Amino acid sequence: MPAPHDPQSARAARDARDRLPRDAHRGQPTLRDVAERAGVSAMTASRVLRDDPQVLPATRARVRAAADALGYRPNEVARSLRLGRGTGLVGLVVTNLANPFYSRLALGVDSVVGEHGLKTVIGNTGQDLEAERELLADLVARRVDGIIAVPAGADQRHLAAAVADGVPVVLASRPPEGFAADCVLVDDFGGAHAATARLLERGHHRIGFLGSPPAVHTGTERLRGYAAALAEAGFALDTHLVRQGQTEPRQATRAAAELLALPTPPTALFCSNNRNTIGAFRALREAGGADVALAGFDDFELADALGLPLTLVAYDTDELGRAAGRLLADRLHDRAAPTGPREIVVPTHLVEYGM
Amino acid sequence: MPAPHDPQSARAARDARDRLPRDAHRGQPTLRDVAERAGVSAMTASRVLRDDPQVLPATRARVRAAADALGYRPNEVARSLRLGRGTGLVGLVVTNLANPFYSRLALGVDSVVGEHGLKTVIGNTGQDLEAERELLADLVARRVDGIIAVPAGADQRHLAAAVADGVPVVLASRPPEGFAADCVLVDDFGGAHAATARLLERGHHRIGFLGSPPAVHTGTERLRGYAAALAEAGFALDTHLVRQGQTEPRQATRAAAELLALPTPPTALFCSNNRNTIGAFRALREAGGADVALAGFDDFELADALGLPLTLVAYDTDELGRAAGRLLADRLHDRAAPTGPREIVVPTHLVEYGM
DNA sequence: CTGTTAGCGCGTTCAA
DNA sequence: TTGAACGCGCTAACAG
Repeated sequence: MPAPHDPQSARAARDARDRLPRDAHRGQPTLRDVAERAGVSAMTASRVLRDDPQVLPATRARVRAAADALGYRPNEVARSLRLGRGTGLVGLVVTNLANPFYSRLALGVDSVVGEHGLKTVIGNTGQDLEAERELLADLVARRVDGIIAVPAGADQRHLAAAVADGVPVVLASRPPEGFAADCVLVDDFGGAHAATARLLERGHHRIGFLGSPPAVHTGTERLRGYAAALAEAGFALDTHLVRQGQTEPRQATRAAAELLALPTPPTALFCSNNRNTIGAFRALREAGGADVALAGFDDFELADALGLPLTLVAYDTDELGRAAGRLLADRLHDRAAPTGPREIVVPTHLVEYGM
Repeated sequence: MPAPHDPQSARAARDARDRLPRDAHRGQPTLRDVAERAGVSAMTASRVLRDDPQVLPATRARVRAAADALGYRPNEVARSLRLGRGTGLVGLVVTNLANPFYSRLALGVDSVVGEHGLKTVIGNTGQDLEAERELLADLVARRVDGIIAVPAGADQRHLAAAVADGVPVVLASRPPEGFAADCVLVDDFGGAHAATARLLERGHHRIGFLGSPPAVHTGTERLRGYAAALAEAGFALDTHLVRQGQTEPRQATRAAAELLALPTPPTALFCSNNRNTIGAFRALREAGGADVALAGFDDFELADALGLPLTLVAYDTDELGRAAGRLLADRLHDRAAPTGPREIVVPTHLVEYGM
C-alpha cells in the first residue's frame, strides 16, 4: 500500500497553475480539423498521420496536404492519455544547477534520454528537502516515465514512494536507502583514498578534510576513503582536522581558514567536492604563502590555472548522467522482464595540476 | 496560415517513444477507484480533491481517507486535456547547458516559472539548428504553455512558427527577428563599449577581438560596441585583429595565438564571451610573459584567480533567466489582454580582477 | 449536496 | 479501404 502523501503542498502547486486563464483554447488544429478539410473521417486522418499503410495513396495525399496546410501537430497530451503510456518525460531532480557537476549531469542525462525520444523536466530543489518531496509528488502526478534523482539528504522515503507508485527511479551519485532502485555511483571511496595516499606519499600526514554535510553520501564515503588511507599509513584520524557541512565555496573558505589557524595546522587539505576545493583554494591564497598542499574530489574548469599544485580526483561527469539515462531507458523498455536493481560505478583517476 | 512543418523528423522522434511497451498501465489509482472506495460518484470525489466547498464534511472525509489509503494522485495529463489549458510546462531551448551561462539562465528561469506552478523542460540543441527546429516542433506538440529560447543562429522561422501556433515565446539574450515576441537582452553594445574604452584609457589601441560566429546576435553587438569605442577614440577597426567564430575555449586559444603571432601583434584582447576569454587566457599563459591586456564579456567563477589583470563585463545571469520567466508568466496570465512585445535590457558593469 | 451526461483529442476495436 | 463507437482520466454544466 503506497504511503499517503502530503496533499497540502502538492495541491498548492497545482492551484497556482489552475489560476491561469480558462479560455486557453489556442486554436491549434485538431485531427478532426484535418479530417474535415480532407473530406475523410478523423480515423482515416489518424491513420495517415501515423503512417498506417492501410490507406489509399490518394486519400493519404489529401490528408497530408490538409495537415500541412493547417500546420497540424498531433496533441501529445491526448496521445499520452489515450495510449495509457507515459508522457515521454523524464524528471531530473538535482539540488543546484549552478554547480557545474549538476549541469553536466543534466546534459548527460538529456542527451541519452533524448535519443529515446524522451525529454527532461528539471527540478532544482536548492537543498530543500521539503521542496524535493513536493517535486517528486508533482512529477509522479505529471506521469513522467521515470525519474533520475540526486537526493539532497539521507531521507529517501519520497523516492521509495515514487517507486511504489510504479515510476522507475534511478539515483545518481547516491545509493538507494531502504528500497530497490538502479543507481550510478562514483568511486567515492577509491578516489578519496587515492588522493589522500598521494598526499601521504609526499610526506604529509596532518591532512585536513573539508566536506559536505554528513547526510550527503558522497561526503561520508569520501571521508571514509580519506580515513582509510590515513589508517593504512598508520595515522589516526584527527577529528580536529575534519570540517563537514560546507555546501558553498564561501563556507569552505571559512572552514579552511579555521583549520589553517589551528595551533598545529595541517600541512595539506583534502576537499570532498569542487565547492570545497575552490573555497579552500581561496583560503590558501588569502593566507599568503602558506605552504599547504591541496587535493580534492571533482575536476573543474580552470583548475589548471590557479597557480598552485593541485591534485584532483577526476571522473567523467557527463558519463555519470549518460549512464543514469541508459539505466532508466533500459527499465522503460524492459518493464515486462524486470531484472534486479543495477549499480554502475564510474571510475576515477588522479590528475595533477600546476606542478 | 502557419508554415508547413517537416513531418519526417518530428515523426521520427515520436516513433522512438512509441516503441515503448504498450502495457504501461502502472496501476496508479484513478479517481473512480477513490470514488468506489469511498462509496460516492467520481464527480464528488473530484470535487473533494479540488477543495470544492460544496461537499458535506462527512463525505469529504470519506473521500480524503480513500484517496490517502490508495495513494491517489490526480493524473495531470488527463487534467490538462480536460481543462484545455496547457500542460504547466515551459520549454527552455539552449545550445549548451555545460556553459555556465546557460545553466545559470536555466536556474533563473526555473525558479521563476516554478513559483507559478510551472515546470521547465530543457532542450539542449548543441548548436545544431536542425535539432533546434525539431525541438521546437516537439515542444509545441507537447503543448507546453510557453517557450523560452536562446536560438543558436540567425534563422528564427521555427520560433515564429511556434508563435503563429499560439505558443508564447520569450527570447533570452537575442532579439526576435521577423516576428513579435518578448525578449530579455543584455546591454551588449554598452558593455563591450565600456570594456574597450577601459583598454583604450590604459593606452591600448591595437586591440584584438575574439568572438562567437557572426550569426550570433551577442557576438555582433559586442563587436559593434568594441568598434564604436575604437572609432570614438579615433582608431579605425583593423579587421586583421578581429577573429569571429570561436565557440569553445580551445578554438579561442588558437585564434588568440594567431593574433599574438602577427607581425604587429595586438597589445590587448577583448573577448566577446566567457568561452573566448578563457581560451584567450590560456593562449596568453602559453605565450609566457606576453604583456597583453585582457578584457572580456561575461564574469565567471575563478576569474579572480587567474593571476593576471582581467577586465570583465559582468551582469546578473540569473536575473536574465528570471526576467525571461517573468515575461512569460505575465503572458500566460494576461492572454486576454495582450500588450505589445516587451523588451528588457539587463545592465552591465565592469569588474577588474587581479590588479 | 450529489449524481448524470458529455467531451477534451486521440487511437483501438470492430463493423461496413 | 474506411468509418462509428467507445474510452483513456478528468471536470464543466446541468440536473435532481
